[in-house]
Amino acid sequence: MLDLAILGLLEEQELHGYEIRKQLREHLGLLANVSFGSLYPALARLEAAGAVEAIEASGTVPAKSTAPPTGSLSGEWAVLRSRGHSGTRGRRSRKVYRITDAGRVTFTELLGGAGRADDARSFGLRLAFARHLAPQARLGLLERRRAQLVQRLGEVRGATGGSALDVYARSVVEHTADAVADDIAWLDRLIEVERSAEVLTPGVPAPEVLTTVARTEPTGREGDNQ
Amino acid sequence: MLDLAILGLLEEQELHGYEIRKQLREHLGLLANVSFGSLYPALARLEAAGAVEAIEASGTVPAKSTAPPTGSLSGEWAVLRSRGHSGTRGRRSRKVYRITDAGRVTFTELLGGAGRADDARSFGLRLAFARHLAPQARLGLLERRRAQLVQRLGEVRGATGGSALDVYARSVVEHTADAVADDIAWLDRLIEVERSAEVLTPGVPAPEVLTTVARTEPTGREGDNQ
DNA sequence: GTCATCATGTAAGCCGTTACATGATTGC
DNA sequence: GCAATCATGTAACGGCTTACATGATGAC
Repeated sequence: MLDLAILGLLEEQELHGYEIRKQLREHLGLLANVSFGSLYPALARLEAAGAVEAIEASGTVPAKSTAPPTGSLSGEWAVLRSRGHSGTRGRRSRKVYRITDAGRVTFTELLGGAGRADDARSFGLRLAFARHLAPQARLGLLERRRAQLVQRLGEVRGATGGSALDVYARSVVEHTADAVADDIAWLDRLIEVERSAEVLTPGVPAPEVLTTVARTEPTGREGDNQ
Repeated sequence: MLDLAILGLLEEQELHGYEIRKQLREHLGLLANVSFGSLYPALARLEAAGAVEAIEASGTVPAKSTAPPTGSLSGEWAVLRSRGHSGTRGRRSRKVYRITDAGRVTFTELLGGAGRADDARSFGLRLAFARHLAPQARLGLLERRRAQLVQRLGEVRGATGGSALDVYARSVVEHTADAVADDIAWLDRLIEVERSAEVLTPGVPAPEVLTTVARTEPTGREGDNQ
């Protein structure tokens, strides 16, 4: 779940740990406010697994370093780099990470459903990065989630009716159920948008695949796009 | 958080582990579906701490046991006990637990806010058992939660505006924010009810309450019954 | 020269899960 | 007798948090 967030960010820009946390917090807020205590070990793990690589330890390096290996910096990072009073130093021991090809594969797997987790956070994260998913995989993600919630809602509503809860317990349970219902309605809207978008743009992949294979096959996809 | 749920249930009826899980699942559903792997250790821990005591290991005991020590069983449990084909045996090695005075103290502390947790589940559980709280403590619980959510919502809304997220990420963030806003609105309703109830009943229960509160209040009564 | 912020990391612990082991009772 | 359910427990592990340790850099 953390890996997904990290890889998702690194898919867009090269970053160091501190910045990753910052961006996750301010962009995704409640969805992913992670602590350093889990972030740094996660980065180390990902590096060991070959999913990311440290490209710049811009530390002891003096002013004009020997041909900066990363010329292709996305805007934000470039700003950050030049943010100091003068562009002299790299600020110190940052370890800047870049995602690898292997990492992109991992990312796509996590996004598609490799991770077991079926909780709200996990789904939220996946959806947040859903633009990296093929249209039909995206639809599958939404539909699976919807089915889950519908099932849960059924269980909750069923149980609630029979039992004699007091005001407070009842209120909590009902409000929880309402929230789930809202989630489902939201998903319905998203699904509808996806469907109409799919109809309107059969363009990029083969149209035949979309109609037949797509629905139930999360990994049924060729060539990892990025 | 688990302790709270367990003690809350035991506050009302004497139960064994298996039943506790069952009731938590079917009454509180999403709020507290706990696994045996955490439930049994928790019971053992609570017993060691003196918060609960095992009152009946109704196992090897033959048919008519020596004056059942628990005459005051709430309906449901009594049904369960006689549910077998005949009332002959106690079904075997159940360890039936009863809450102790010390346990009630612990329970009230947990309910009031002793546990650090500020997450939704924890709050939901507390509120579910809020009838055991004094009116002003209940109000405090609601208001604290409300303040928390308001703050969070502020952070999220603030962050969202500035950044350039794609459709999916934006949708997730906005929906999350909406959900929080819904939570706040819900809390507002609850708070209002609490306030008016408090005004109308400075003493114990007043008939006037019935006109405003009654509809949603089956157990509108003071003093911890069990 | 000291304080806030940036930056990386380690260690301990919390709170829960799944999986495993065990066994009694009941229904068929 | 066999499977399903009831019932209790243990072990291993997962994922995250807090707290701690360290240190550079820039602002004033």
